[in-house]
Amino acid sequence: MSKKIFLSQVKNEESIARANLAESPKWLHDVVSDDELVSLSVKELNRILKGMSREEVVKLKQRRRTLKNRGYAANCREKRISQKEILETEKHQLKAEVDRLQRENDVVKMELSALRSKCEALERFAELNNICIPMSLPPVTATHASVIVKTEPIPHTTVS
Amino acid sequence: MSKKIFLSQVKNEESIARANLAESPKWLHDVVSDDELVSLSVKELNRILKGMSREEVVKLKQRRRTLKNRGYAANCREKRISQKEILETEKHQLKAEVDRLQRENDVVKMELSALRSKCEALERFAELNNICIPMSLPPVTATHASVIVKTEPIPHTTVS
DNA sequence: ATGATGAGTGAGCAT
DNA sequence: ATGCTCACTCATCAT
Repeated sequence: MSKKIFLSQVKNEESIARANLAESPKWLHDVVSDDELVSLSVKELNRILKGMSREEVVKLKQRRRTLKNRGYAANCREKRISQKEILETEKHQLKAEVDRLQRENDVVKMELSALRSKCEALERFAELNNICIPMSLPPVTATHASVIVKTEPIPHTTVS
Repeated sequence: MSKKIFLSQVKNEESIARANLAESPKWLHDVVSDDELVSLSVKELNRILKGMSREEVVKLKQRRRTLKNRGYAANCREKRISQKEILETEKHQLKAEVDRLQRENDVVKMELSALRSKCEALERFAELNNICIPMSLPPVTATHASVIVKTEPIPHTTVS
C-alpha cells in the first residue's frame, strides 16, 4: 500500500541533543545505530539485549519504540498527503468528464433542434400541398424512444 | 475565514507535569491562567509584566508563546480537516453533475435517434410517391444549426 | 510579535 | 509488539 519510511530520518541539533542527553547515554549508540535499531527483528534485538542490565534493556527498547514512532508519524503524514492528491485527481477527472458531457450535450441538442425544424418544415410542406402522411408516421412532437427503427418497412399510401 | 481555537485546550497529565515543573514555576499560574494569558493583548500583558524580574518576564512570555502555538496547531489541524471535507463535497457534487448530464444526454440522444428515423421515413415516403421537396429543405443529414440555439457559442463547427 | 506548518514525541487505541 | 493517529512542542519561515 504505502511506502514505508524508517531510514534516514533527519533530526535537528536540538532533538539530537535531547536524545543523547536525556534518553540514552552515548555508549548505547555504539551498540546499535538508530537505523539498525529500528529495523532489527525481535530475535535480533534480543540477541543484542543479552548481557544488558534491566535498566539498559528498558532504555534501548524505549529508544527503539521512539524511533519506530518517528517512522509511523512520517508515514502518517505521507499518507495524508497522498490521499489529498488522490482526491484532487479524482476531482479533476470528474471536472473533465463534466466538461466533455456538457459539450457533447450542446452538440446533440443543436442537432436535435435543427432536425426538429427540418421535420416541422416537412410536415408544413405536406399540409400546404394536401399530402396525407400515413398514421404510422407520428408527428415530430412525439418523443417515444424507438432507437432501432431504421430498418422498418415504410408503409406508403398515396392520397390525392 | 476559519474559526480560531485558543480556549479550552486540553493537556494530559504528562504535559501538565512537564509544563509545571520544567517551564514555569507554579506561582506564575497564580498570576494568570492559561486561558487569560493566551488572550491578553500586548498592553495588558505588559501591565502584568511590570515589577517582574527579567527571568520571570522571559518565562511568562515563553509560556504565552507556547500556549499560542498550541492554538495555532489546533487551527492547523482543523483547517486540514475542513479542507478535506470541502474536497470531498466538491467531488460528490461533480459526481452528481456527471450523472445528471449523462442521463440528460441519453434522453436527448434517444429523441434525436427517433426524430432522425422519422425524418428519413418522411423523405423515403416522398421519394416513393414522387413528391418533390423544395431545395430550401435540405436532407436530414444536414445539420446547419439554425434556429433556437439557446446555448452559448461553442467552438465546434462540423457535426454529423 | 503573530501565525502557520513540518517534524518529532508521547498517549492511547486497535490488532 | 506493532502500527496509527491525536494533541502538543519546537524550529523555522513569512508577514
